[in-house]
This record gives sequence, C-alpha cells and structure tokens, in this order.
Amino acid sequence: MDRFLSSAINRIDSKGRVSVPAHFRAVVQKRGYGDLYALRALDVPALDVGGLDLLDRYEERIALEDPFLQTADDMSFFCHGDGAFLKLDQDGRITVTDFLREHTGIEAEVAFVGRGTFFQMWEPSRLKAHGEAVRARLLRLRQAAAANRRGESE
Amino acid sequence: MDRFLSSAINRIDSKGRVSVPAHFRAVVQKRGYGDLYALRALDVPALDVGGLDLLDRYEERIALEDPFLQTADDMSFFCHGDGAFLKLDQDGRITVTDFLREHTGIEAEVAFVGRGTFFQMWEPSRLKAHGEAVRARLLRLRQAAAANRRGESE
DNA sequence: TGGGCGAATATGGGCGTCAACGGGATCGAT
DNA sequence: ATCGATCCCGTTGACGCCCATATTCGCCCA
Repeated sequence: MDRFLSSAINRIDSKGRVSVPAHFRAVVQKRGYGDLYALRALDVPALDVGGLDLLDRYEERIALEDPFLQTADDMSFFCHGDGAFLKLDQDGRITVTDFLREHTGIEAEVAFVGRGTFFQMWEPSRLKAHGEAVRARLLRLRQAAAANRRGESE
Repeated sequence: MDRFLSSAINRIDSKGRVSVPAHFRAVVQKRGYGDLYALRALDVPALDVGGLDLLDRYEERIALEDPFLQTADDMSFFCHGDGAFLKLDQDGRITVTDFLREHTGIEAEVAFVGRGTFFQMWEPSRLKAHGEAVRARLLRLRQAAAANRRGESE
C-alpha cells in the first residue's frame, strides 16, 4: 500500500514526542521521503504533512503567477516560509513544537488522518467536530440534490 | 536540501550578532554563496537575503521597464544601491547593523523565513502580523475560486 | 472457541552531540 | 589608546540516538 489511509490517535510524551503510526511510516519509506514537511492548512486547524513533493505542486502553481505581484509572494511565503520539517527519529517519532501546537491547538494527543498522498495532524476533539460538520454538509448537499431532482420531474 | 525552507527565531546578543539557522547555512554552502547580500523588500518591512543571483531577479525585472522612464531608474537605485553584504563569522553569525534594523524594526530578535531561493529577516511580531494577512488573502482567493466554480456550473 | 504465546508498536527515559548563545582575547584601523 | 570587527572557547539547552518497558493484536494450538 502506498497511500496514507485511515486514522489513529497517539499520545505526546513528556519530551513532546509522538509516534507517527507505523502504517504511515511504511508509506513514507515506500515513497522514499527523507524528511517530512508540514504545512498549516488554510481553512482548518490542521497540518498537511508529506514529502517535499508536496511543495512541487505549490511551486508549479506559483510559476503560473507573475513573480512580481503580491499573489506569487503570498504563495511562496505560505509554502516555503510557513512550513516546518518534521524529523522522524529512529523509533518513528516526531517532536511536536510550538509551531505545530499553535495552529492546531494540539496539547496532549495527536490525531493522524490519512489523505492519500499526504496525511494530516489534528487535535482529536477538533477533528471530531470537523468530521461531523463535513458529514452534515455532505448530507445537505445530497438532500438538496434530491429535492432538485423531484422539482425538475414535476 | 537546496532550498531555504521553514522559519526560526534567534536572539541578538550584546554585541549585535545573531546566528543564521544552521539549516540555512547548509543551504548557503551547498549553493556556493560566498557572501550574502541583503535587500530591503519593497512593500514589507523585511530583508531579502541570498547570493548575488538575488540581483539577477531584480535586474530581469528592471529590463522589462522602459529605460527612459523614472521607474527603471528607481528600481536600479533600489536594488544596486540599497543593499548590504552580510558576512558570516565562523560560528555562522552575522552582525545586525543599523541598516538592517532601520527598515525592519528589528531590535532584540530576528525571525528567519525561508523563501525557496532566498530567505527573509523580520522583526518577529511584524512577521506574525504579515503571516496572518497573507493567510487571509490566500483564503479569500480560495473562496473566490470556489464561488466561481459554483457559478460556472449553474 | 478460548486461552496463551509472540511479534510489532507505542511509550518512557538516560545520554551524547550539536547548535545557539555569551563573553574574553586578538588584531587592525582611525 | 579606543573602538569595532573577528576569532576562539566555554556553557547551556534542545534534540537525536539508544535501550528498556508496556500494551496491543494477531496467530497458533489445545
């Protein structure tokens, strides 16, 4: 398996370390990621974590912008400057720095969520709330679509 | 790694010196930069620091301007005249001169921010404010794009 | 089908190394 | 002689390395 799938919650120890789920570590190795890179997600209190190829996508996008306009600068600032390296120690743990805690609200536990080509880190209770909100939105969407279809057929 | 990534905050000592993050120093060496060159960023209170190829970028920009107009002259003055060399001592520190403090408001601490091909130096609290502004702009961009897509599909 | 064994994983903590930091010593220019 | 810049060394604290323990889960066998 070469994609980040499913989720897990792990505890942060007294030294501020947390184990990355073994399954994720296997994917990291299979994909040949040396270092992990974490970005603060734009609209949710979560971190997007992946290899450096995570940046490639952003850099391609930036290349489409006029490099002398503000937007290109903002994008570069966001992906180059507002990220952090997560170094796996040889037991497969990373240290949770203030940089990570600030954006996510993480304190004692971390929820790891697979997202295919990358994974996310959440504060568990916020993840739960977010998950419920996502389900509610999708449900409304589905019901709205059904209502439209009934309306059209009349 | 050959790009300037992530960020760090370091203290200025009583002699006015500050350590350039070890990770950045490694990139400097890998890129073969002898001296570092610092330019005052145009629209933010930050310094753009990199090798002399940093100038290439600005010179390309100037080349796009009509040499008979004032803008080209202004730009040349800005990038050729308004920069400073930063010499790394053998512990990897630079001295923070008034030239650097003036434009940035730096006093006791320096925030180093990777930007891919170069890095920036900020006064930490100003960096924080700027970062939030950038995120807000990017979020608006994202939401505007989502609204467009909905609009098209109707 | 239930119990127990063993491997893999999560977790806790001691220890060495390195980077950031502080300050004395040296050199040179004014 | 003084000031400033550079070198050099010692200290400190954070982080990575290593090993020990615990807990979970799957597997095998009775």
